[in-house]
Amino acid sequence: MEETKEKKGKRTKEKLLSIATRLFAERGFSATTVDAIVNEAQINKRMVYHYFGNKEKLYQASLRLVYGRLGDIELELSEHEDGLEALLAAIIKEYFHFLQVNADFVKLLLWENLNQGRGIEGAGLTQVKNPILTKLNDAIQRGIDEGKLRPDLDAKHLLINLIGLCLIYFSNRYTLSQSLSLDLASPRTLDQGVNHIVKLVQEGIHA
Amino acid sequence: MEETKEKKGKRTKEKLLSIATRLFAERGFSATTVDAIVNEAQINKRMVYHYFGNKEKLYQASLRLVYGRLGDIELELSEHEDGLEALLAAIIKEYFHFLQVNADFVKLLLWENLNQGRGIEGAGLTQVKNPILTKLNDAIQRGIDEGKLRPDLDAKHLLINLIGLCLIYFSNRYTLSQSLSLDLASPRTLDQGVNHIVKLVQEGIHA
Amino acid sequence: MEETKEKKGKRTKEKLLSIATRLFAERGFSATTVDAIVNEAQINKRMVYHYFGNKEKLYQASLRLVYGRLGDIELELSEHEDGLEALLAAIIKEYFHFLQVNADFVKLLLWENLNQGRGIEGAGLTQVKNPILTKLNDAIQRGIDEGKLRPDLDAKHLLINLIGLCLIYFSNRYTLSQSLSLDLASPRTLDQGVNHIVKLVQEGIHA
Amino acid sequence: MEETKEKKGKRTKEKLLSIATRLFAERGFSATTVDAIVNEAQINKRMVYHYFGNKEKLYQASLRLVYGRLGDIELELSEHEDGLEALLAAIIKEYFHFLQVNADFVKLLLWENLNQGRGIEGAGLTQVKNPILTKLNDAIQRGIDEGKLRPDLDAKHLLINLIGLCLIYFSNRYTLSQSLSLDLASPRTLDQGVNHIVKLVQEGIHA
DNA sequence: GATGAATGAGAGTTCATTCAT
DNA sequence: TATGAATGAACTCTCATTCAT
Repeated sequence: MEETKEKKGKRTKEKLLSIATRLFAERGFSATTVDAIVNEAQINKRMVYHYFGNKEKLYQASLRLVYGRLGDIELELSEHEDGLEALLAAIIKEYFHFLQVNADFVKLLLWENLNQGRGIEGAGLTQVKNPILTKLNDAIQRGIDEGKLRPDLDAKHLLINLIGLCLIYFSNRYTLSQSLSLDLASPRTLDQGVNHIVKLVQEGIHA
Repeated sequence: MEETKEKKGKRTKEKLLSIATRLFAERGFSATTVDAIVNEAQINKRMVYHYFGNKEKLYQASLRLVYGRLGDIELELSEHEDGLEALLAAIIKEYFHFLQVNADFVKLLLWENLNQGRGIEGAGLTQVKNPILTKLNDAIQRGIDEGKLRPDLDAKHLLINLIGLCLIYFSNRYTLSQSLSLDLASPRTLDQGVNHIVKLVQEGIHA
Repeated sequence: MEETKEKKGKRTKEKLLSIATRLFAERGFSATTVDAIVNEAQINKRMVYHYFGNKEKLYQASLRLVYGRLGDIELELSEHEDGLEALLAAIIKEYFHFLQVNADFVKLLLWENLNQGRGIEGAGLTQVKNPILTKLNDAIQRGIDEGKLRPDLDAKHLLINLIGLCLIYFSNRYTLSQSLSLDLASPRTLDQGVNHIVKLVQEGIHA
Repeated sequence: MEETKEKKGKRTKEKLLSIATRLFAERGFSATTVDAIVNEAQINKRMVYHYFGNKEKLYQASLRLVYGRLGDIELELSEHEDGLEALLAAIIKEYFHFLQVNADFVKLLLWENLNQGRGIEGAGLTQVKNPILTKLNDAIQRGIDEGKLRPDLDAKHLLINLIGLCLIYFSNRYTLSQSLSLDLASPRTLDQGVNHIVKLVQEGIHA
């Protein structure tokens, strides 16, 4: 029972995309060659142009792929129903875990910022609205109104804080491991890290 | 009175290094061409190899240049004499400000981590011990002993927290500006940011 | 009826190889540039790397090409059925003639020895066993046993003698022509030379 | 007690020449870089041009140096006073030994022939008359007249034979060692070789 | 006599991309 | 859909040589 032509084409395309994503993440856009991608995929070079147009569009497809995964957890978190402390803990834990298992995302994110976000623009990922931000904003406002939280708390900056606290463990793994003599690749260290973050934030927001 | 031969050579070398540093930061290692460097410097291409050996060693020299600047503020901070709260505020403010005015450093740091720290290894920057860490460790220990601080505070993780809280404003400027609709290039936003961080940390560490 | 794609590719590869072989023989490895090869072949430079990998591998392919031709006459000679004198005359005449019409071989052989045989190693030509040597060894042993030959004759050294006697006419054509005032390019001189060799050897081996 | 300026200059020149000679012999003209020479000599590159004009003239000076050594033994041999057999043995042994201890000569000779003798022409070494040839010619003529030698012996071809028989052991050391499984670098093998040659020639010339 | 800086041409090699089938 | 051949521009790097001191 042969595979249909369409299916085979789809498999070819997916294989190219997944390998390209890994290589772009590992080496960055410039250092990744189309040859490296097709050699590893065992697929003819011409297919890159057939399915994706050119190298840059393939890169943009990679960006869309990994960003899509992030969207999933954002959606999930935005449906969270408990109070602020639990929400913060959930955001931190989910996001931290996401970064931990999606090294591709971390690296492409780094690269994009080095690249002044041009790839993301080209990939049409600029319009992503942020459901978590809304959720967080509401929760904070409620907390401030109830006098439970410092009135100078700001949802956007707090979200930046959360992201920064989590991302640094992965974005700067190599340089930090060296300068602090601490193995940031070890799961134990990462566990301590995420707990450290949760406590810092939960304590740090109170009035 | 003409410039001596040695001085002219030194100027040539410095010019190459400063322009290379900027371009490496802007574009990353692979996307920066030796031609681009020498064209901008108006210097013969051969001189890159005369003074630095090859493109990679020139890149390593760039790393050493920007890391040297960081070393200066670290040394300064390590001589700080006040209490922990003041120390933390000083670290945050100094580091935040350093990142703000040293965009080159931020970008090369990002790139190095994308590149698994290989450039830093090659540049002989691995052995940098961290004077701030010692300082912070002592202060935390004292605070815990006096019952003023949470006993589960850890100097290394706290330092990572501080770095993450600051760095994110610059490392992810483009992606965050887009997804939060907040201009992270504006000085006003950055001022709010650093204050938000200081408060979060100062509140967050207490027992 | 158009040429197929594969055939065209094969022609391109063969053209590159034959021109490269000539130029490598004429100028040596270092003095032969890839540009010179592709210009003469009217073929895009990139094809050298497509078909051969790099300049060195192209050189090795050239070595294999000319060595292959030598293998042909060696095989032929190894099937020789007459006595030793006739065998020696045949070896000398065939080898001499081979060198005469394969200037490429002579020059590449010279170059290889200048280069300490590294190219041949890289080309995988080290394992060439020598069918003539076996043949010669047998014939000599028989002659010695029958008391017709000097008992101190050695097949390996004799073969070296034969090769040396022939090769010198081509390997040192220029320097000998000058220092002896004798035109070693002239067919007449070469005819005298090969006869001189045959007689010297046939007389020189007897008991 | 300082060295005089002239002496220092002479030492500089000699050092450049001796190192250049070795490198040209090892690598050939094209593959030897002026940088390699001056680095090894620890002498400023400009001095090559000061003392020798350019790279090519330095190469020619190397040729003159090693050819001069050959001239010495040729002169010596030309004064030989015994009979033909002894003369032939002397030529073979002296020449073989000369090649054995003057690897530079062998290699530069090879290279020159690859290069169609152009370097030798430029070096003004074309006019070297050959005192041995005269000597040999006389001895042969006498032998033929006395009926002791084959009347078809020719001095020039015989000299070529001798040279070929000797040179092959050194010129093709690498390729022969491989194809014959015989270590041509071993002194024992070379001893056997020279004896094999002497016997072959002494037997081979008789009427 | 000696030095380090500087040069421009050109080396080998690799790139993303297109063509022809 | 898929393929191998082909392209030209650009890459990093090296060369022999000269300049200024």
